[in-house]
Amino acid sequence: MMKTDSNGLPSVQQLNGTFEIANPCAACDVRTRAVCAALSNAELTELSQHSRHKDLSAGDTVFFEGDPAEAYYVVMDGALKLYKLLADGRRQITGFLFKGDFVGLAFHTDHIFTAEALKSSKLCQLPKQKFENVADHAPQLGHRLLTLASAGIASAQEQMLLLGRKTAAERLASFLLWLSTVQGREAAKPLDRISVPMSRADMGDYLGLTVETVSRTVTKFKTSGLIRLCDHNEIEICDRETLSSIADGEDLS
Amino acid sequence: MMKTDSNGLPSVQQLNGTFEIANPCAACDVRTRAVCAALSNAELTELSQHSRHKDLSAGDTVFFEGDPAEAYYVVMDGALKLYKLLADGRRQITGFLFKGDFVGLAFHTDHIFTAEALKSSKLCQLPKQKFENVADHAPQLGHRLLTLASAGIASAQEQMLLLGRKTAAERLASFLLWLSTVQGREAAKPLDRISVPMSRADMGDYLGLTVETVSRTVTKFKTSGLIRLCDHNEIEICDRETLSSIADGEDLS
DNA sequence: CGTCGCATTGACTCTATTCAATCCGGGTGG
DNA sequence: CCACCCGGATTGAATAGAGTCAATGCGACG
Repeated sequence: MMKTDSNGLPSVQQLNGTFEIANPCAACDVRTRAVCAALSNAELTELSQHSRHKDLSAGDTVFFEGDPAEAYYVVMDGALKLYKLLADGRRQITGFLFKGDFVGLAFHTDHIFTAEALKSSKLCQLPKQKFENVADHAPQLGHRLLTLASAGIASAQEQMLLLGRKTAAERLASFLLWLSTVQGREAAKPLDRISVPMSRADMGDYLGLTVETVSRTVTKFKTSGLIRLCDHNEIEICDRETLSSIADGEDLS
Repeated sequence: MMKTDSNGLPSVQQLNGTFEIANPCAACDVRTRAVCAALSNAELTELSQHSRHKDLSAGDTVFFEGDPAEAYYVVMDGALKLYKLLADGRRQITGFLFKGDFVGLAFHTDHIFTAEALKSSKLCQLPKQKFENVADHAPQLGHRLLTLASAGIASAQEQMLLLGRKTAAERLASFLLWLSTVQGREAAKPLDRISVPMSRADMGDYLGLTVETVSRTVTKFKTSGLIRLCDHNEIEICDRETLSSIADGEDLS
């Protein structure tokens, strides 16, 4: 019954001592960090039979605010923005999602935000009902979802502090450091050179500022030597210390 | 083994056909609406053996941001505010809790906000470990917690929209309507006369405004006939329609 | 009756917004 | 290859909405 990979690489199908033939999840890039990490191979197989991968281009919408919620998603690659709109078009981005992130907390029947790709991305779509069936029989998963939700609330509260009480400079500094942390997840340490897949307008709508204010503040940071703008929408953090004290509202200069 | 009430009232200990001697939860005022609603009587008995009631006066602190988290709480009566501080004292209130609300999402080891009583209140304190033990064996409870967390994220996103994109008038209108909804929970319909247990400063720190701006905006609403200030920190909503359209950013007058 | 804390009101300031004019880089088509 | 275009980014000047500072009002309480 042994099956060897034709290319000689250790077969991902041999994980866990059992053969998981035709289980696409076993080879999944974000398997260990996504919600799925909480699932046994059997549950994963069960779920994977209903999962579908979706490829998105920059600007593609996954679902709109108000749409009936029909699925959960795991971001396999790329980046998304989540946002809410007011009647007159004012927009608030409530979060950015990256590789490994989960979309599915915070809605029951209808979506309460729009989800849109910032760049070409790949999602794993899990039908609502199927996922909930699995979740109901996998306490591990329930536990993990609760942990994720808990972290979500914590970061939402941090964002409230930012939006309600921080200055433009403090907001931008907080944002850059957050991006650095997020992008350093895989390396398990903050990155000094971060890629910024969102536009200035997106940053503004996330930070409760206008494009112009974001741009001006970026320029100020650049002039002060705190950051450096590189090609391809990358920013290098040059003075993390000062940036941190600004972000925490300790530095009034 | 029969035990009759000395005062002759129908004994709450006789609920559910079994004798729940010394189960204070059975008589609990918020039993049906709090997290506890998800627990069976047996689980409730188990948990209640470790629960402790705490009486608070206005201004009393339940725990501080940064303190190690040692317990979960259910608000049995009264009202709390949750807030975060910046180094220089700027404050953001991230939520108000009322009768039936649960404190315990959004922290794992340390508290990420301070919890303080707005007026004299009564809490039910559930030791962290005990509660989690029960939760681990009661999928119903896990499910309920997830629902609560989900609702928490949803309202946090709504608050981000408010803080990031709404004007002072829109914020206040949203707040008043929210208070109306919350206080109408028991009656299952929004109340027109609401009690406002928090100070103008608290409202400001919740809405990302200063005391003065809150006060001015309240006056403006009063002058426009949208609300009426009554005695004892009560406010009457006179024109819910207009207030709603302002809250949703539809009305620019 | 006086005091204390909170709320209100007024006058002025300032931060971020608005409106408007470039600037810049990448892609397209001649 | 280069001129042109287009969307996003930057910069400037003027404005407005909320903040700050300060005085006064008001009600509860001792």
